[in-house]
Amino acid sequence: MAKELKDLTKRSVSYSQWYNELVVKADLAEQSDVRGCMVIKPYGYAIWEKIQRALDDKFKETGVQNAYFPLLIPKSFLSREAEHVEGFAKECAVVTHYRLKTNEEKNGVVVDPAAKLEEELIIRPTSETIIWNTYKNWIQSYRDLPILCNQWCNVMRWEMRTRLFLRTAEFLWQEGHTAHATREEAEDRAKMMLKVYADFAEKYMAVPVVQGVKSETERFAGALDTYTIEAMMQDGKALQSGTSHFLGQNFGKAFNVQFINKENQLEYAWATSWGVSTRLMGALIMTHSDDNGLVLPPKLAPIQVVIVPIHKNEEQLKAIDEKVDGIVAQLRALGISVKYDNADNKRPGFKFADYELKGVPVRLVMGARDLENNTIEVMRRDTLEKETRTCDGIVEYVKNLLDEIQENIYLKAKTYRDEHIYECDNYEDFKARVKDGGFFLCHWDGTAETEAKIKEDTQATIRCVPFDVEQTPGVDMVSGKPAKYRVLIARSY
RNA sequence: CGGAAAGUAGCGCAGUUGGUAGCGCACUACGUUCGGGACGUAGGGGUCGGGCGUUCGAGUCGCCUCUUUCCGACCA
Repeated sequence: MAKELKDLTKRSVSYSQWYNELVVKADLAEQSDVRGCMVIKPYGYAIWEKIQRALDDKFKETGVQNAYFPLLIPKSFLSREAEHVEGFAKECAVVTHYRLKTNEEKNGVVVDPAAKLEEELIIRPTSETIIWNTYKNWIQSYRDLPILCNQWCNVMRWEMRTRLFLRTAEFLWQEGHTAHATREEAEDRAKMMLKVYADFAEKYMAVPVVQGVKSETERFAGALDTYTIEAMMQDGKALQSGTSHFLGQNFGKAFNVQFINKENQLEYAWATSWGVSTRLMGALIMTHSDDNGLVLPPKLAPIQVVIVPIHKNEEQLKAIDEKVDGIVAQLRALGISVKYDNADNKRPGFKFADYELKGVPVRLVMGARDLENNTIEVMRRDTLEKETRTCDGIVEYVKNLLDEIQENIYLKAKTYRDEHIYECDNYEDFKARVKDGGFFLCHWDGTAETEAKIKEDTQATIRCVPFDVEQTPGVDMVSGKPAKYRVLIARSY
């Protein structure tokens, strides 16, 4: 393994190849033998668990409860909502039989034709349909509302092209599905959850995001409004990192979910759905990593501090162990996750490189020299700076350093992003520059025609109508027609 | 689904006109090492992606098929 890792410094091929290599070498995940699927390895999963826990806490603060709905959805459910089926039909895996039998040669198995299902089942690409089919039984009165459910699960979308974490056929995610008595309440919920996502991205993942609303063509299939957070990767491309949908009464009508409102009238329930997936892992990796490997934000790093001893013999190691054990205990008492790697089968240099590759935020090194001087070497992963400090007060220093790293990588990513957001009013200028990446704020006349033309000419798409931009009317750079506001345009993953 | 490339040891690869399947890393044992990816010696590990064909003989030639990667279209 040793020398291969330096290949990471070669970005000659493409950013996505570099990314792919990094994911594999940092031991996060690998391509499965099963088409388009991914194996998430223990280290990668540990990060995902941190993401899950933090998000789950946020959801619960807003009154959301976890539940679980079936993996298999009767095919007919999908066709109840016209736009929804349009959006997902092309990428569904279908279960047609429920039994295998041994083949005639007795050396393998074949599908038993006698076990054909009356109605085929699809493997969920998303669960709106089966959940709303269930909600129908739960909702009779406005007193039953709101229903605020979330599920953590896997879904499957038979994508043409896959990429580790960013787009795999099977992926892990959470999907929240809420039912409300009024339009306002549902709209508020959709916006509230977007805020939760944005907050999580910035405070935990240290990934700055642009919040906004999708154009009609980019909207979720079956939604009236799709809110999104868009992050910028280091190659200037956009990554849609989370979405929250206001679904109106579309699913209420499709699944006949009616309730008696306060005025004693029958009304269809209002819906939202919102989700983030293991794609967040991709965002995390592509936002912060450098040529030495991952850079993890301390709040999501499975190991926040690693301690490496340097010794020449057993005796020295024993003495270092004793000293380090005290530091480990103090760090743990502060809630910091520490790994003391005194394994004798790897040399220190190997460990240094390996933990850098895995993005451990802080590394402490103690050798015989340090032991004598009551010092310890501190290295921070974000800047790779090393310093030797006295052991006195080292625990508090490290705790503060973790906070500083969290802040610093966020600011670094934000600075990078802000430097690559451009206002642009000239289409020729836009076409020349957009292929090099970056977010472009441009006036848009609101028509699908100009949107399509931009996509055809440049492969860039309207990512969203951003919320936090001061909007002034202007002229659409493509059509020359009046435009009410600017939209965010970029090439995306 | 279009265009390109590739599938040989855990990983990265070589394998000439068809003739005993190899190298580096990793792995195992022992020894020397240990402040930025150590070294020596000795080992173990293969249905050459799968199928069919041509041939005395196929990793190598032909056809089919599966999978992966990259570039497009589609999407979280």
